[in-house]
Amino acid sequence: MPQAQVRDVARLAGVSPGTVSNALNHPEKVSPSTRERILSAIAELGFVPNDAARQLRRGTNASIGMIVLDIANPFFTAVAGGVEAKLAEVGRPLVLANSGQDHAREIAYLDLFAEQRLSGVLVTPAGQVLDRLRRLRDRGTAIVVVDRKTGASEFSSVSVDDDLGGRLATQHLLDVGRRRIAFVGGPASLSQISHRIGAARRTVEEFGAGEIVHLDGPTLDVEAGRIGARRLLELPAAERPDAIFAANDLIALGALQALIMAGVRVPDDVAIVGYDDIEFAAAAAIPLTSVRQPAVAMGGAATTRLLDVIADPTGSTVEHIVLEPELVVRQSSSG
Amino acid sequence: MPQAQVRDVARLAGVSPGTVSNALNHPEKVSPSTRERILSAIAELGFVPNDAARQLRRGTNASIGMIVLDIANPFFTAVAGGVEAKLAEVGRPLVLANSGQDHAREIAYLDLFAEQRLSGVLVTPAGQVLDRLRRLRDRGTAIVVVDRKTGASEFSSVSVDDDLGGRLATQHLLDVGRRRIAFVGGPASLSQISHRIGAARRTVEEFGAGEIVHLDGPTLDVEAGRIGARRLLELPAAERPDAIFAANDLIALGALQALIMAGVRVPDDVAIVGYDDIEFAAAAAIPLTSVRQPAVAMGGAATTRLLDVIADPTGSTVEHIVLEPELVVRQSSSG
DNA sequence: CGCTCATATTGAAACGATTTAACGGCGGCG
DNA sequence: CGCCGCCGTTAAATCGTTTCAATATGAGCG
Repeated sequence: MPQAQVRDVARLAGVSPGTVSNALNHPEKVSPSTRERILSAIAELGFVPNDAARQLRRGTNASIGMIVLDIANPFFTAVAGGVEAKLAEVGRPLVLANSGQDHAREIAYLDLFAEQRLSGVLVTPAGQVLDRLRRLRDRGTAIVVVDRKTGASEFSSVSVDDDLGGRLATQHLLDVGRRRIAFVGGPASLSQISHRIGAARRTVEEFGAGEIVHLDGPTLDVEAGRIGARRLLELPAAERPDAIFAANDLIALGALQALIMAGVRVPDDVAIVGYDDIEFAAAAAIPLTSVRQPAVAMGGAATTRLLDVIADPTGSTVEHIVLEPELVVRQSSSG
Repeated sequence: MPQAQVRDVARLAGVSPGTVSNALNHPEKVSPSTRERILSAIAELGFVPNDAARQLRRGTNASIGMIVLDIANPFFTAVAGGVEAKLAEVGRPLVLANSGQDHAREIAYLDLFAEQRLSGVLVTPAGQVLDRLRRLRDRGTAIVVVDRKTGASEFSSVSVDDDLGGRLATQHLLDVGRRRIAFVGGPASLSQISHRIGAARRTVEEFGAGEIVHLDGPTLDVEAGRIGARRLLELPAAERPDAIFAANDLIALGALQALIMAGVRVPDDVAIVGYDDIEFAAAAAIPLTSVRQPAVAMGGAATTRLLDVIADPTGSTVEHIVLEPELVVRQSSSG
């Protein structure tokens, strides 16, 4: 079956290819009657414009790309939901990619996006990608960093105040009488993690009592939480923490599961505070205290910012939007 | 900043554009020394090939598209994970789109994929899209339906036996002495739903006792579960079901939450069985009995099938792969 | 009735890569 | 020593759409 193209549509409608293109892209330049005729020719032939040809000629791609750290984490799907909703308003498609915290895959997707000449990219970097981001930007792709402030701060970003979040969680644990707090989750090379830990350490210091132990790990999923909890259980009772501050809710849920299985009472023996407040935190075996991040709002704000950058490419306006997290206290820490 | 193109690379390396292209796409046709020279020219200029031009000339797009029903549902992200892993092996990029069970968005994405001439599409249809799928296939895009058998069965599919799943769940509830079973979740127009309900009805019939009540709803998320549970609580005590068979785990978790909040004892007053066995089912307030679907395996199988169809376009081989679900009994139904 | 001006349409160039047929140089073989 | 064939390279054609300058058409005005 031959694929119909503009030329065929033009012939059937008795006009030139240029007019067909105009009918589709600049309807006001075409008289209603010819437009009508062209549209029915298109329907009859089942013509579908070739996006590659259009893009090549136009020089731009309307799509927006997004690279998330972990598609299995409800927090990121919530962010993506916020992005998608905003993009739907302006009729731009979203291309979603999952780096899985793997630097190589992140690089591969960034390179793909570069080849595709996307008009904008939202990214939560997993590794060192400043050079690629610069190259992308230099080629005309708008970039907004999500859930992180880049070191060089040369790109606009939307993030949630990780220092505040770390402080809220730690202060709360101190308030309910905990003194040995294990921070579970990593890697510390992720700036979110280092900020949350840093804030936790500072809070303990200011408080004048207590300590933070970091149980690092390579990933941020449920399994990492189970592993972290087991490592914690191996410690001699005297050294065992009386609280866990988890890097995110997946880890908190995994740790919770492992602790319960081991007969540890939560929150009596070990209190737990998670991070993100995903939908499942409230429904956990022991409802999880968590630092709520405005995920959907973050996605929306990042998208708005990105569209602004696209609209005004000259704009050297770099903007860092920082949203505020909020502590939601539930049973896992209120003992 | 001017974007370097093959012509520039060619000039710098002292060869013709054709040779640059060969160096990139058919390295064996180019002598090692020139290839070396070309690669360093590419690096020096920061040349990034324009995918649109390449595609236009080649006539195909290596990317695979996937449309999921609900990106916020861990079940679908697990499926997507399986797909991504398989695609990574063959170096094809995945374009992930979320229909959100919205027919209009589903259509929009299918149209976009058609314009992009993707080589393959994995789709879990939300609405009536047979005509679009046919058009896509006729234009040379391979199609595999995921988590569903299409009515016309003209497309290959990978699904999980919903009849068996419905039977397993219902039989289990009957076995633990329940007789009034509420099926919560909809819409019934989704074939998964109708199969699971149908099997439930048949199981009750064969058993010779009990009944199924369907509490329909437009979506399959946590909120729908809460709403379903509330509707159930409004029934006079005599009519109130003693078990819930939820269309998926999100609904089960929402219902569980609402029931607990209302002081209903689970499983004593109302037993609950979910569907999917997502990662969070086991970590719920009352660990959830659920019909486990092999999500990752389904994604992998669908991808393998899709790649086969792409490799053999003439192949009129339509194949329907049906995987088996498995009941995982936990506390929410073992009373 | 002729001229101007706006509007609708046309034809051809252009986007940037890949491909293909043709070509030149070189070594091997007779 | 000359011809053949092979290898690496080149020049030009090509993919399918959009754009742009040029043209045709028709209306309005003096």
